[in-house]
Amino acid sequence: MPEDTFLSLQPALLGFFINAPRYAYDLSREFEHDLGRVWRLGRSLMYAQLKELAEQGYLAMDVVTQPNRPARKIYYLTDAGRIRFAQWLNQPTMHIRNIRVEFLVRLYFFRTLNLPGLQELVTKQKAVLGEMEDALEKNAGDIQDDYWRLVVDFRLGQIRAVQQWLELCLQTV
Amino acid sequence: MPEDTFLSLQPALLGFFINAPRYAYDLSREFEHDLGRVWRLGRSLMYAQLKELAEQGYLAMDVVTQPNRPARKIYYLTDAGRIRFAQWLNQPTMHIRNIRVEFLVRLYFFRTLNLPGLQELVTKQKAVLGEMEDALEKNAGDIQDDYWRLVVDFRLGQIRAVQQWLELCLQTV
DNA sequence: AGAATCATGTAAGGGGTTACATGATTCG
DNA sequence: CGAATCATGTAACCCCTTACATGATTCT
Repeated sequence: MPEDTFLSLQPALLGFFINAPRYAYDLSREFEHDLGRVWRLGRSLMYAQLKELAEQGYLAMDVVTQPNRPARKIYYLTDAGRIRFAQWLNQPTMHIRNIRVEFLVRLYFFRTLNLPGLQELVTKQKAVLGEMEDALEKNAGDIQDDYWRLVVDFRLGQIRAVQQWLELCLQTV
Repeated sequence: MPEDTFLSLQPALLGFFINAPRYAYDLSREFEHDLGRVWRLGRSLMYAQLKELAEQGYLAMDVVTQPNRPARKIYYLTDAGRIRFAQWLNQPTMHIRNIRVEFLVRLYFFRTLNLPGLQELVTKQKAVLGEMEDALEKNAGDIQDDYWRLVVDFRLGQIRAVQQWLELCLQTV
């Protein structure tokens, strides 16, 4: 998807290290099980991502050698990583098309890590969606073109569906 | 957007050649004006895509030299191209996340080229969406996990919003 | 005996974006 | 006189996917 913005999901991986150090292979299995249907991330890429997060200083690494196996590279969170994750987690996503995966992943962490702040995040996210709506409706005002109006209506429909879902989300949690 | 399927938009470009031959620069300007807010496609990529479509036999090319300018490469539709476009146009999109751009682009062509068959396409698209719904609701039955239920509800919300929009679409046209 | 699991990755490829190159002409 | 337009692209880069490599162990 080729467009003006991209998914910001790399910091999300840090969440898996909150409770304990992990190595990539192990994490990849759990990841696939828990989030595989929401966020697809192949094993190869997992290795690469953890390496990158380490280069950025959010993870640090211990190497544990074992007989007859490749050495395990066990990653753990640094302080910077802990901060980065918290920051990522509590940020609303700015683009509708990313909400599906980004918000659902955030929700996953709020639940599995039993973290506070979901309500605030939902509030922020609703505000962002509200702004999107306003922006669309504003330039929907000067639409004489039927086609562009349909485009706008499509987007409004998607946004409003998300807003309703966010309500449901609050009730469930 | 890295996932299990990809956008099928290349054949859509053929639609711009239905009424007249074009060259890439010219097309790129019109494209940006008409569809720029729905489908982003840089000029460089336009050149590459037309070249590819020509290699695939859907477009053919004449070179028109002009003084003091690079030669114009004017592309026109082949019979194969005409068929390919019609086939693409009347196909529903199979993945929710692609509907926004694919369906809206199809709609654009139905309108600007004044083509018949939109109603049939909408019917097919609704059927596809109905199947998605069923599939989700089926394995929503054996959900005890709250999280997975929210994921399913999110998707159902998006699907239903599209279904409603499709109705609106029929009324407008 | 053959397949899957454990554990690491590398390499190649796909498909798109951004930046850069060229060179005349016309606009402000 | 400098910037934008016309018209073509190429090249580098980014990010992700798929395929492949290794080599012991355990499951069927």
